[in-house]
Amino acid sequence: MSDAVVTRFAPSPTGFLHIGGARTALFNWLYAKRFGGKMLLRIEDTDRERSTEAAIAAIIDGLDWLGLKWDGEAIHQFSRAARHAEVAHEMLAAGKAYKCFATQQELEEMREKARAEKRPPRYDGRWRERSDADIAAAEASGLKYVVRLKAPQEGETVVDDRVQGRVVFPNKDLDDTVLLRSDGTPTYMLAVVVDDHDMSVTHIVRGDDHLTNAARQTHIYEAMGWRVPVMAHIPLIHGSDGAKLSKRHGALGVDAYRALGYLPAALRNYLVRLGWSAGDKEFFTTQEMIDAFDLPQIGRSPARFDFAKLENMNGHYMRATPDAELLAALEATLPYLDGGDMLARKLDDAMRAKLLGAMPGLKERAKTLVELLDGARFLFADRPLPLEPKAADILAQGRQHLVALTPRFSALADWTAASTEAAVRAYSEETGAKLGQVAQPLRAALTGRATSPGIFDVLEALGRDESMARIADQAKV
RNA sequence: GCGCCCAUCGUCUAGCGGUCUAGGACGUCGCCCUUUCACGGCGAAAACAGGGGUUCGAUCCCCCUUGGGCGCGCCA
Repeated sequence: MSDAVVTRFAPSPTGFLHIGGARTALFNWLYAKRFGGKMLLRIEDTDRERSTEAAIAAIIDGLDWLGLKWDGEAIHQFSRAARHAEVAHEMLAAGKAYKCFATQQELEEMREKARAEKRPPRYDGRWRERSDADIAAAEASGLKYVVRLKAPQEGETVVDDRVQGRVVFPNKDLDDTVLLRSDGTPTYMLAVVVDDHDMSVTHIVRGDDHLTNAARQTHIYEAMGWRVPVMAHIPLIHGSDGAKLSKRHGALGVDAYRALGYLPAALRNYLVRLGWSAGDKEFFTTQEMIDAFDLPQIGRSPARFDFAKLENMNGHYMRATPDAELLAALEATLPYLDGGDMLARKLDDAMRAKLLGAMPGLKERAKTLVELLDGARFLFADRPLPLEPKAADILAQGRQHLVALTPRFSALADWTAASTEAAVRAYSEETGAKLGQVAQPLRAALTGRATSPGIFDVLEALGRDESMARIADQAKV
């Protein structure tokens, strides 16, 4: 048995892969990479009512998009139900667990009573020490039972957590966890422990909403005589208002972040810096992340999700991405972008060449792929161009420059940013018009907008024929 | 209600008893660059929640208060 690090990401497929889950996956992945170990994927689908195939697909798609590849085959927890039950029966036989015939109604009453007496709602252990005869009688009368863990009632349970520190829970506050439901299926609490053990998981990194569970699970480990894995409960991500991330904070699933035009590398970088740090360093390549990542640098306080910072970071990544690569990323993301189909339809090699040529000017002005697509719109828009109100105003003021420029452009031997710039500068010097007074009407005519990349780059990217035609469209009115 | 966790600029954070007139990043506000918008450069405002200890000395250690969060299912 080696000491190789084994982590796991264990989402329940009751919805998409949300941003907190993505970060948990990232941390597990980084930790495994850092120590040359493996990250396993386990789909916790023991809740048959709420688990869906669509959710499983969404989670896998999300991990895939984020570039977080797990090792080996994904384990579907439900398929291991027989093994879970086997372990429960082992505990039953060893006297570490017992059959409980309390009905739902009894449990409800217990909770009601506790609430009325301002005590913690807890199972009272009424079947914990019953005689064999009692139990046999109950079973014979056809009553359904669950299997409960006979948890220690005195003393305390310590979770030695790598993030939270040494956390102590009084055992009197932890009741006898249900291991097997009355239909014989395993509960999450049992399944997790059995699976983590069977999968040789060495490090459990998960949200700190599981911290109390860690204590209950410790009891199961102890009952089975199994070694407890290293625990690391990371703080949850909160919304901008400090409350738990939810629908009203906007985008949720990682697929939504893709549709918003974020690059996976940027999202990873943003996520790793939420609750984890390495000095003042903000930007990490994947390799740098792996090399620097470890549990002690994870903070204990919850972090708020800040779109502004994500956006800024994404802008950095876009600018740092080589043009061809960024074009490929845009193309791959088109199916998910609003209005992306419009470009997708026109994307032939000629259009790719135009986009590539304009990319340096485009990517500097875009913080997301959505903005990149929007900024590139003028390249594939059909003539006559629709005009923004501001562009229309500009044209109303400076249409005569378009007319005057036309013969000069026609006379150009070659059509480049440099040649068109020379022509425009010569014109502006000769007529005394400020460069801006000439450039803005040109921009309006060529792009339909008041803002765009540098106008001479636009001229070159559009090419002579398209440029002249667009100028003519606006010059004649 | 009970248990547990957390607490540095608006946000993410550095800090691990003296180096702190508390550093970086995002955001905000100025200025510069400039054909627009960006990018970039320069600069500014902006924080140790409060109260007690411990110590020669606390942002850093302890306690309390306050404020947040999480958990308390035959859900995961």
